[in-house]
Amino acid sequence: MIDVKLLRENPEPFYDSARKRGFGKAEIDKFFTLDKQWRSILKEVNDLRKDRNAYSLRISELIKKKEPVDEIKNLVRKTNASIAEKEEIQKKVEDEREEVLSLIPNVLHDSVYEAKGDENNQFIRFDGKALVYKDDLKEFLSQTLNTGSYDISQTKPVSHVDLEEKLDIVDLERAAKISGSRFYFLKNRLLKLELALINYGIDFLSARGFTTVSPPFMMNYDPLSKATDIETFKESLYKLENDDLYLISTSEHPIAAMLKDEILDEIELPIRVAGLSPCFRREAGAHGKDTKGIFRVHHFYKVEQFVFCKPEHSWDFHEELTHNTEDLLRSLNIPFRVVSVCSGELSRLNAKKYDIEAWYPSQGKFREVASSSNNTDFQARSLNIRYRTKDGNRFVHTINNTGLATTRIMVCIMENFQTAGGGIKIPNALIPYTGFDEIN
RNA sequence: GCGAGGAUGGCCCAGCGGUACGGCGGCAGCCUGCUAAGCUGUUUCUCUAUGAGAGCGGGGGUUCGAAUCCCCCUCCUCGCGCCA
Repeated sequence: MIDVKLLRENPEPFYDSARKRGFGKAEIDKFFTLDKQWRSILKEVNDLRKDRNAYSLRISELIKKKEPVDEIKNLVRKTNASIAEKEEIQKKVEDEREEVLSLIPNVLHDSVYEAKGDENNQFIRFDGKALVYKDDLKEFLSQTLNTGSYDISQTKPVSHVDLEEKLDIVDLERAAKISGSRFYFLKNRLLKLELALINYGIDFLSARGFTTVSPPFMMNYDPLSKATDIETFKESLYKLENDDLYLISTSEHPIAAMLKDEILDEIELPIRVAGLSPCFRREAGAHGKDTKGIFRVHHFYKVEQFVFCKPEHSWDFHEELTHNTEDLLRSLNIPFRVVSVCSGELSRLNAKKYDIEAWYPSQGKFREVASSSNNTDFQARSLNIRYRTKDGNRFVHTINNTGLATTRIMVCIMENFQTAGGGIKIPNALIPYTGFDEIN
């Protein structure tokens, strides 16, 4: 949620950000109309309440003096009727106002490029050395603004889909039989690789000062809706039938909501939390996309980074979290690029977002493996997470970024580290965790 | 799942029909020639702000008036039961 006071005082940045994202000014205009109405009704209601309180006090005085009170009781009854009448209108206006308010997006960071469509995301940097099939070289160079270093492959690397089948490490058919498409049995050494990645990711972030948690995997509507833009993403969430519970799509949400309604001491900040959880996604809008293999599936494990901090530090932490993931990928020898997501592709909460995209040789493309967002005070305001300062309580800023999403990284490893013998080489950093150096 | 007890401001706790007591902590100030002790004020949210309204886990009800009484729900604690 945005800051209403700021919006009233200085609406320009809000109009500007909404426009850059491709929204009209209608929402903000509508908000101002409703806000004006709401405030005027609020005043009327409060004045009536003031009267009612005075009468009530008078009654208690009269009773003490043993004087009659019937007349004034009637006065209170009448006032209460007026209050109830006005309150009904107020409630209606207030609900509408809240709804419109929740649609107004966060103010963008100045550096965000104004455009629509992922193809307009701004290239920031490339890191590593990519294995590029000769026919994909042009695309690779264009995607890295000619800065990417690479080794040319004369043959097309085997796709992860084929490897999964050939090495007997994924069973999609039987999973489909019992759960439908986009489900999977992970088998044998690939399962060990997943466990290794999880442990590696947790150790990696733990060493960088993160408290590690495994959060609840289901959440109630209220905290979830405050941690994210739930109306937009409802169709991508699994909802439980008999309970007010949703399966989480990322541990960002329970971690963010963990401090809901709390007032922190200044010295507690920053709070770095690394979360491990399965992430459940319906992928409802993704029909026909990545239908084979485990690249896009209904659940996967993710190690997530999250930071609560003071406003003046959030841009530094945004870079820090981005660099953490880059370092992690680098330590696994995975080539990647970082892009700054353009204005039209950001969620309402994001002030700025980097996507980190790994290179997938058989696809000849960079694909998203991590997403690093600064939500400034937007998420914290909805969740009411504050910290105490000399000059009163202020909202914290929240920043989140993927640490490591298992299925995406496993696919990446399969595609990037194929051996001559048709196996998959395990990155050195992971060997202590897997106990083997190749899947074959 | 059953029974009992509980949820009050940042924290602890009192109040149990008349408009939230007190303590701790934080902040501001006073005093004291000291990093002590003491004193005063303040501490949540909203509004058109020297003023007012709301707020005692959430929602409803009774009443002129509800933290207080009644009903429903949620969560916590302790027993009992069941269980990986």
